Amino acid sequence: MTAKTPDSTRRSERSRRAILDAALELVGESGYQRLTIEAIAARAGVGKQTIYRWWPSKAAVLFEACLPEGTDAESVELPDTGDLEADLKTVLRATVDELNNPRLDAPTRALTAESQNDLQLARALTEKVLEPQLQAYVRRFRTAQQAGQIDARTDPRIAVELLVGPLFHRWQTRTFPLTHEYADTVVDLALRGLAPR
Amino acid sequence: MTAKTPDSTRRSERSRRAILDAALELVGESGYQRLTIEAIAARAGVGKQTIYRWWPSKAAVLFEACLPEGTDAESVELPDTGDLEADLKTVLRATVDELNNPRLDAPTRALTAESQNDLQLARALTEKVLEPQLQAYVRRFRTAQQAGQIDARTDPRIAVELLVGPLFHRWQTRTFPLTHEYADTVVDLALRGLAPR
Amino acid sequence: MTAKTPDSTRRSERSRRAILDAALELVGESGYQRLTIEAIAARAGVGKQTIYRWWPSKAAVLFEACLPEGTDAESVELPDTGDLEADLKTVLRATVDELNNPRLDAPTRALTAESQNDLQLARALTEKVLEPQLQAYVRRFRTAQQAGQIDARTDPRIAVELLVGPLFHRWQTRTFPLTHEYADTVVDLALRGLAPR
Amino acid sequence: MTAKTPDSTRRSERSRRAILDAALELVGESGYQRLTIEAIAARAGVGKQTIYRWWPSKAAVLFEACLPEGTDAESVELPDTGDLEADLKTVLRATVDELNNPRLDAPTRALTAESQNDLQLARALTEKVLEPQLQAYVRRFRTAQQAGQIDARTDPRIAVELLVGPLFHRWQTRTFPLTHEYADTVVDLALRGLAPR
DNA sequence: ATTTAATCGAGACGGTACGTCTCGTCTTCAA
DNA sequence: TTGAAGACGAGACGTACCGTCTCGATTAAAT
Repeated sequence: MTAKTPDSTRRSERSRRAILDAALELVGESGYQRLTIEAIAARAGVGKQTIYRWWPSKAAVLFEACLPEGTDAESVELPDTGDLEADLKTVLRATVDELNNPRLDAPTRALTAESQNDLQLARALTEKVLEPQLQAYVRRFRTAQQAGQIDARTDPRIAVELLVGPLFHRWQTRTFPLTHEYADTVVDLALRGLAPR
Repeated sequence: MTAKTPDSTRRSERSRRAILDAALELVGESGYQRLTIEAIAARAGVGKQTIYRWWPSKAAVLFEACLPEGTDAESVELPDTGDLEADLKTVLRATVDELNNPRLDAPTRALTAESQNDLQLARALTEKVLEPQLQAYVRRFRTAQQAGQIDARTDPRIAVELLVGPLFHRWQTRTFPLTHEYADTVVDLALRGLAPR
Repeated sequence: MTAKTPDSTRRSERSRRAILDAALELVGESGYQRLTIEAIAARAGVGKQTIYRWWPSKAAVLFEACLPEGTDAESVELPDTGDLEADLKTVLRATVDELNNPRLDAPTRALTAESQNDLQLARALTEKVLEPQLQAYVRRFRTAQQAGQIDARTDPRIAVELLVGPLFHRWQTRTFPLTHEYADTVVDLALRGLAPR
Repeated sequence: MTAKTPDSTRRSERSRRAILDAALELVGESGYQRLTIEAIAARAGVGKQTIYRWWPSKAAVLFEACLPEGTDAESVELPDTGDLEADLKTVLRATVDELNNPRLDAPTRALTAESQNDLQLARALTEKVLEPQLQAYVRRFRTAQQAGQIDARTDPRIAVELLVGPLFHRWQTRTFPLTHEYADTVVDLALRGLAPR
C-alpha cells in the first residue's frame, strides 16, 4: 500500500503560482459556481492532475490563492495608541474597506459560503484567517481591561463578537450598506455596553 | 418572445408536497452538496421537468421546503411584557434553540451559503424570512424607546444588529458553542450599550 | 374493460386536415427525425390528444397525409395501347418523375425507412400503395402473355420485380441519377429477358 | 475555432470493442428503435462520452459494429469459373442466405432505413459496403463481355442493377419469401435480357 | 330548443433519453 | 521522475418529447 504522498521538494513553484492566479482570475470573471478545476487547469496551462495532486478541492485552491503570501498567524496586531475607541474605529473602518473591495468580494463570499458545508475548509479558514484576527482583538481588549477602560468581568471574546458580529451580519445579508459611519456607531454602542461599572 | 409561464391553477399540490418533502429528507441524509434534482425527483416519484417547471434551482426548492406553510410576513411579533430585557432573552434563547436544532441545521446552512452566490435566493431569503424577523425587533425597540427604556436617538435597526450579529457570527463560524448563557450575555451587553443617556 | 373506441361520426374534419397539412409541412421543413407529435399539434393548433386519439404513430399520420384523398385500390390501372414496350416506358417514366419530385421526397423516404422497423406501417404501405400498383403491372403482363408478347411460363410477379426493382434500388441508394433514359434501358433489357422463347 | 478532435492514438481498443459488441447485442434483443446510447454505454461498462467522442450517432456505432473487421474494399471478388450463369447463381444464393440470416436482419434493416434520412451514413454505407460489392459484379460482367457471353454495348452497371434490384426489392418489401429459386429465376431472366444480339 | 355526452385545445404530469459538462482517476509522452 | 495533455468511467445537468391524464369550452347528435 503506497500512500502516494507527493514529493514537495520537486514541486514546480511556477505551476503553483499559475494555478492560484488562474483561480483568482476565473472566480472574478464568472463567479464561484462556474469555477471548475478543468477551467483552472486550462487557464494555468497545467494538467488537471497537478491540481489534484496538491489540493483537495477547488475551495482549497481558492483559499490558498486568497492568502497573502507572507501572512503569519502571529503577525496580526491591532494598533494600541491608548485610545481604545480611536483604535477600534481605525481597525473596523479598515475592515469595512476590505469587505467593500470588489476584487476580494467574489472569492471571500465563495469561501465563506463553502465553509458552511466543508468542515475542512471551515477549520482552515478559522485557524489561518479568522482566529488570528479575533485573537488580536482579544489581546487589545485585555490591555484595555488592565487599563480600566472597559469592564474587567466581561469575557473579551464576547466583546469581540459584539463588535465584529454586526459588521459581518450586514456584509453577509447585504441588507444595508457597510459604511465607516456604521462601523463608528457599532464601536460607540459596543464600548458603551462594555464600559466599567 | 414567449415567456412560457406555466398555469399555476393546474398545478399538482400532491407533487409539490412530495418534492418539498423529498428535498428535506435528502438534504438531511446526505447534505446539500450531494443533493441533486434527479434524486429529489426520484424520491418524490416525480418527473424532473415538474421540478424545473416550478423552481429555478435546487436552492429554491429547499428554501420553499424550509418555509413553514402558514408563515406570514406580518404574523411575526415579539413578546411585549413591558420588561425589555426579559422579552429579548426569551426570543434570543428561542433563536439559539432553533439554530441548534440538528434537523434544521443542514438546510439552513445550505441556504445561507447558497445565498452568498445566488442573489435571487438571497433576496427571497431576506424578504420572506430575515426582514420579517428583524422588523419585529425594530418594532419592539421602538416601543422601548417610547417607554424611555433605551436611548431614543439610536437607530433601532442598528440596535437589532448589535443583538443578532454576535449570535449569527458564532453560529456561522462554529468557533464556540451557542448557548442560552451566551444569548443572555449578549442581551445584557447590548442593552447596556443602548441605555438612555 | 372499455375499449374506448372514439366515435368517428363526431370527428372534426377541420382538425384532421390541419394535422395532416402540418405533418407534411414540417417533414418538408426539418425532416422526419425532427418531426414530433408535439410540433404537429402546435402547428395544427390542436391538442396532442387529438392526434393520439386517431393515429397510432407519427408515421401513421404522415402516411395518411401522403395518401391522395380519392385513391382507391381498384382504381390503379396501367395503360394498354397494345404496345407493351411503349406502355411500360410511359409508366416507368412517370414513376421516375414522381420519385424525383422534391416535395414528395422527404415523406416518401421517411415512410420507406420507417416501414423497415414498423411492421404495422409496412403492412399498410404494402396494402394501400405498393400492391395496387404492382397488381396493375401484373394484370398488364398477363394481357401481354395472352397476346403472346412475352413468355407465358414466367411468373408475372417476378416480371414486375425485374422492372421496378432496379428503379427502386437506384432511388434508395442514390448511387446514380434516376432518369427517363435509365427507365427506358431497364424496360428494354427486361422485355428482352421476358421475350417468348 | 477549435475542432476538438480527439487523439486516436490514445484510444482504448478495449472500450471500442465493448461498445460495438454491446450495440450488436442490444439491437438484436430489442430492435433499433429501442437501442439507446445510454443502454450501449451501460452494457459496455463505458461512459457515454466515450461513445460521443468517437461516433456521431448510434447509427454510426451500429454501422461499424456490422463491418467485419478485416474487410477491405479491394478484397471483394466474385468467382470466375468461366460459367457466368453458375457464378452469378452462386453469388446471389449466398446473398439470399445472408439477407435471410436472422442475426443480421435487425441491424441491416436498421442501417438501410436510417440511411434514408442520414446522408452521412448513406455515404459511408455506399462507399464501404455497397459499392465494393457492386464493383465486383461490374468487373465480372466486363470479363463476360470480353468473352462475348453478354452484349458488349450494355452498361455493366445497369446489368448489375437488373440483377440485384429485384432481390433488394423483395427483401425490403417483404412481399414474398426470398429463396434460392427466386435468385435463380432472376439470374435466368436477366442473362436472357443481357444476351448478345 | 334543450340537453347531454363526446371531442376539442391546452398543457401538467411521470417518464426516458438526449447530448453536454465536470468530476476525479489513469495513461502516455516529452523534457 | 515530473508534469502537460487528455482519454476514461461515472453521473448530474437542463431540455425535448413521449404518451397519459385532467381540465373547461365548444359542438353536434339525441332528446
